[in-house]
Amino acid sequence: MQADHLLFTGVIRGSDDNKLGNVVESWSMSHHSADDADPKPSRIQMRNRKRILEAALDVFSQHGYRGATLDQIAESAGLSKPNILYYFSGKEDIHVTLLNGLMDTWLAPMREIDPEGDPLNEILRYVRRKLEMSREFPRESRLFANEVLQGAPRIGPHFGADLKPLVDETAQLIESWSKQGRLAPVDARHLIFSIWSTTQHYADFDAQVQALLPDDDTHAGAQEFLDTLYKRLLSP
Amino acid sequence: MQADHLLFTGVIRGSDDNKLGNVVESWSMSHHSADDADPKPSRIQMRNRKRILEAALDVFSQHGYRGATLDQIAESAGLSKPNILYYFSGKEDIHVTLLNGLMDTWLAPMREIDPEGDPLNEILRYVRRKLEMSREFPRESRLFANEVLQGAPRIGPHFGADLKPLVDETAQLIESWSKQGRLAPVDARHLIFSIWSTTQHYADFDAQVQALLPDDDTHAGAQEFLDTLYKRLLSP
DNA sequence: GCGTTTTTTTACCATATGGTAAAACAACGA
DNA sequence: TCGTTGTTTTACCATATGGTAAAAAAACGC
Repeated sequence: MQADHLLFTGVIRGSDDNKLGNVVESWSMSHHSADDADPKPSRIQMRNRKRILEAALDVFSQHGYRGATLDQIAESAGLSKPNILYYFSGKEDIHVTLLNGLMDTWLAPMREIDPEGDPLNEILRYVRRKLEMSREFPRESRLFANEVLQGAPRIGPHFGADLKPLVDETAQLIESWSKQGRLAPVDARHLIFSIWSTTQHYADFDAQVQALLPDDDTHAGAQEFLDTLYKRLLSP
Repeated sequence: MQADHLLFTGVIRGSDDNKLGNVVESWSMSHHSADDADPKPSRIQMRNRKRILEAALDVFSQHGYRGATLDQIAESAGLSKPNILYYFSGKEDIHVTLLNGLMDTWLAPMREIDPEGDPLNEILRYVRRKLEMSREFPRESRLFANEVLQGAPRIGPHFGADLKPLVDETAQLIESWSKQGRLAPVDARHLIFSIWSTTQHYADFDAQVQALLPDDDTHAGAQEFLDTLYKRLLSP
């Protein structure tokens, strides 16, 4: 799977059990009475919902929830505002849909940490993937950052449901590695925070990074630095 | 100077050559013709501008620029909206004033790195101070994060003027330390980014951190982790 | 082709919001 | 105390914005 589309990958590719699939499902739910089976969304529904979410990702990630307007989203999607409200029940619905769809994808790299793999190697691979995501999907990163910055009013519930179990599990794995002496001892949760913050920094604070860095080499430099950082921290 | 008041320290404490002092000065500038000398702002002006900026810091840091409303600021400041516009020329003026006042303070810890001190010690002290600032001044951190996330539309100019020279200088210092073998070799600029991101993370992503951490020990744990992180990275 | 359903457009609305004018009021110096 | 200056309130306004109703236009099933 190429890394040039995250949020909308599966749908674009045509698979049917994925983020946008769920998204469309949830739409059906909100427009039909609960008794009839979900009629499969038409080609045109798929296309337009996709367009809207794409446009909304642009706008929300750039201006934040309140800073974004339906008109901007509509314009960017090439649809009229009422038309957008035909597909989504409101501004918040779009935002939540985006956030929900993003969650799984965002956590995927952590899920891919292999308990059977070489500890240091697994962590370094995770760091690299997270950094890659910052480069490839800065909009998603900023959407997320905006939401959490404002106190996670809309995604907060997911923290307990999806994020926490995964983090707990991963932290346990890392700490078991530490105890076995296969990693230098660290607080696994703070380690995870540091990985998130250092990698996402390059997307979320891009304006600052660009202003301070000689340019172009940004990502290569970051990659190398983070590699060194976590090698020195974690080598047993 | 204690670290329990950042942006408004001096004024609250009554000293007169500090951020808010400058803030008030800039106000005078915008309300009088340029030919007469600045009449010193009255007690009441100081007090009300202070209140407004305090309230605005609350509101802007919580909701972002566009998410914040003058009415919220007014309410929080205990003044009427038109009254607020008597002291500031508009919403943007308040925001810019806040950001400008914050800049110096935000950079202070970096300025305090002592070229004569012990390298590792100086960096660790810097990390600790930054982390402390995240704990003590989360609003300021979020205000900043919000601004940079949106592309630094209002603070961008400062990057070239204030931030870049200081970062360049500090990076040079760190790299000279590296070359002298007093620090393990690192890319100084990425090191700085990592310090910023890991420390500010605890303020900016507090909603997430709180959801994932067993609680209370948050800061002690962070402190210890970051200490370890940078010791292992930088010990020669 | 034709009736039915889905999609899109046109024309609105209510509210929120940044901002202003000018009157009322308070403080202050003479 | 009076006039002047500085401060606050009252009453507004223009625009932006999220959202709706209902007609018009496509699409679709047969």
